[in-house]
Amino acid sequence: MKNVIVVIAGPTASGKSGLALDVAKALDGAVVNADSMQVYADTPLLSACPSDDDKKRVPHYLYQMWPAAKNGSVVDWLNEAEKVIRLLWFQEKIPVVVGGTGLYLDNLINGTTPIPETSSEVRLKVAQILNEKGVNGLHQMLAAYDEETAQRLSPNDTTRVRRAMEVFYDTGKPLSYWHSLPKIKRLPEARFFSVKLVPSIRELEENCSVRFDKMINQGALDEVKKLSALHLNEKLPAMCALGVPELLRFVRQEISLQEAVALAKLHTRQYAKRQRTWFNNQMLADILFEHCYRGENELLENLIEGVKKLL
RNA sequence: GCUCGGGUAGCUCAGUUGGUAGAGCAGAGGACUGAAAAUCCUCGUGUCGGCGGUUCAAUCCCGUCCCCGAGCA
Repeated sequence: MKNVIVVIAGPTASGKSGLALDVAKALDGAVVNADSMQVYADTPLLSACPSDDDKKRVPHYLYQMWPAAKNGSVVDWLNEAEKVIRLLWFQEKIPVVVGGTGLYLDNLINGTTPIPETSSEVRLKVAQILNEKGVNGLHQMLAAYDEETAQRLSPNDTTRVRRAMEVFYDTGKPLSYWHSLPKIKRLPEARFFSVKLVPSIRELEENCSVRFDKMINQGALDEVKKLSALHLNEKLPAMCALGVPELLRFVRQEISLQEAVALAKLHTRQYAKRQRTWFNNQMLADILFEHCYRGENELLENLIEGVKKLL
């Protein structure tokens, strides 16, 4: 529908799923997930996926699409997102992309650096070096091949140092070279209208706490027990979903349920804060709303009006 | 009541053979290019339990009192 995409960004427990639902209903659209945890099938409760009821009211895409055993990435998500959005455009429905994973939204809107996919051999090799020499050792090696990136990164930043090294081994060119290339947009014709919800940390904290208690009452423990029975690598993204490691510790009788809940709430709050920082500073939006969405008509109307101008 | 441990940052604790103290966690802010609910960076003055004493100087030694824990009665 004239290549319009609505984007709703915000920290966890800010009410963005509810807003997406309302917007999609009002505009005859469909909700598309941009959350790095809700893509996994095995933790719908703990990752706060929309309810079956919500899914009946409006079409929802890219929720619970991968097994917990998969190690998904931004690009994997982009591949799926591109397909769904094109399909929705074809069906003359407006995609309402909603999520808390700033990186995913950023790649969708601003594009991705065209780095070839790294081979599993290379990833294994780098993992081995990491094991033997530690992050600092790996960082030292990186400095020899890609000084610019090594300078930029902390020698303790495991995720990024590893990635930079993988790219160098695989492509023979430093990551800084790839970053100097123009980004490629999946949907160059897209016209975005975006909202970001950035409530105060106090407001979010309260919501996180209430929501986690609800998750426990709705069977979060069973969800974690089933996940645990799969005997997956604990570094897999789905195994790191907030609440999973904490409840797992309770299941193994390392801590009490009360402690597990307190820890999960704490970590959720800290995560919400990191998201707030991202959305505040890394993402531009057409509308900024500084509270949690609880069905405010004004926000909804502004959003719909803004989108309609693009149609 | 007696004996032994402890009382140091919001919490858990290090430490100073006497020159007024520092880690982890929490908290605040920030970064963020293929694991992002990940990963990382910066930020530490607190009557060192109270009061006395010794000393040029005490959080540290001595006395005494208060509080917590364990044991003995």
